[in-house]
Amino acid sequence: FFIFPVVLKASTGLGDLGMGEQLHGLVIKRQFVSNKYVANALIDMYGKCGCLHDAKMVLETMPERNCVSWNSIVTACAASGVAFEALEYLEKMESLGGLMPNIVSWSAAIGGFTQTGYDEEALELFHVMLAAGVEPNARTLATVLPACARLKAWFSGREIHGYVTRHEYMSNAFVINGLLNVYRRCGDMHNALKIFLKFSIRNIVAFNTMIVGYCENGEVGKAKELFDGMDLARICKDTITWNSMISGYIDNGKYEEALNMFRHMQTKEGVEADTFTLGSALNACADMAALRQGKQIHAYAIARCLQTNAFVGGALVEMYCRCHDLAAAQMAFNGITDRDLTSWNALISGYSRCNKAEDIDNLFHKMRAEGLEPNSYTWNGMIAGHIENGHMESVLRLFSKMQSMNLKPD
RNA sequence: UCCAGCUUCGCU
Repeated sequence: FFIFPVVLKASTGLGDLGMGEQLHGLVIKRQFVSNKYVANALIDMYGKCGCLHDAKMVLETMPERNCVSWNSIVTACAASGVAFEALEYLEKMESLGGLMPNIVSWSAAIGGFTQTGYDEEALELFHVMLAAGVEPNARTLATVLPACARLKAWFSGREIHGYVTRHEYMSNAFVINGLLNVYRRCGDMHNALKIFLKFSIRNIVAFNTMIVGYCENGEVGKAKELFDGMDLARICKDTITWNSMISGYIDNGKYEEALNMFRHMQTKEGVEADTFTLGSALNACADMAALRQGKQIHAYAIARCLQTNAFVGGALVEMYCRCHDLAAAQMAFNGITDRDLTSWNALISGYSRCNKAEDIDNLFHKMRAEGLEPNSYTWNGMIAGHIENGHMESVLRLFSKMQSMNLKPD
């Protein structure tokens, strides 16, 4: 009766589907399924465990549904990645259930879109919600802001900024940092700084966002100031902080600084270089054609067993190719455990740049034999290599071959 | 009983 919802919630939290199913059986035996609270908890449990079908079954068989029942099914769809179906249930809630969607319903449906990359749809639905006279809460804002950021929807960000200013109570870290990120993605560091200074969240994520923003804006000096200022603010730098600063230096052509930072990082307690760190550091070596330093990082990668990772491996391949050491590149490639298209692309463009036309055909076929189809990067890499080596006839030949494979040039 | 992608990386 009263304890089933609570116990079901616990099994949901643990992601324990088996336990949830057992409870379902028990609930049926005792005829508690007709209880709204119990049934709603069941919908939620199935939804979160990825059993959308079972969640729907519960919804359909329960004698009467309330707002939470519909919200749970909307959430279930969103969690299963079927955003448009979530939207359908939002509509059915009103048409079939005769209930008006509340803020939870709207937020859940919007979340369905942001989680699957339908950013325009998420933002559009957010505006539909506002037009319907429903006031957003902090969670709603935290859900739409990443979509705004990716879309570089400065105006929507401004709108939410104004809203948050008028309703201070909803300015939690998720919202403020989300807003900060919208401005930084729009390249508007002026407004980003305003928010950063005005709202006193200023946690590690806020610092990291600002550092990235300044680096992208060509203001590495400002980024470094913030980086150094973190100790004073008594914020402990994490791997993301270091990675952001390192790749920021690289993007601004300051390779030496990037590698110094990488070395500095290794002396610090509590932070470990990860695949991002190594990938970035290797890119710096590739751009400088610094084979010696690249090899050092390679050794470090092996010591940490990170050379099998596709990202690090790809960066190694790239680095060796830039240094014209194809044998080493091939070895690094072979060491990648789960190679993907990008690994192949790196190797192919390397062979191409080094004028090894015969090997490319070979690689090309091996790649397809592994079930991977060339994409535009593959072709660009091959073509760019031929151009560098002055084989204009081959370029034209490749170009027509590419078109015969139904790929459009870009 | 229901709603959260806060920030960093790779192949032209």
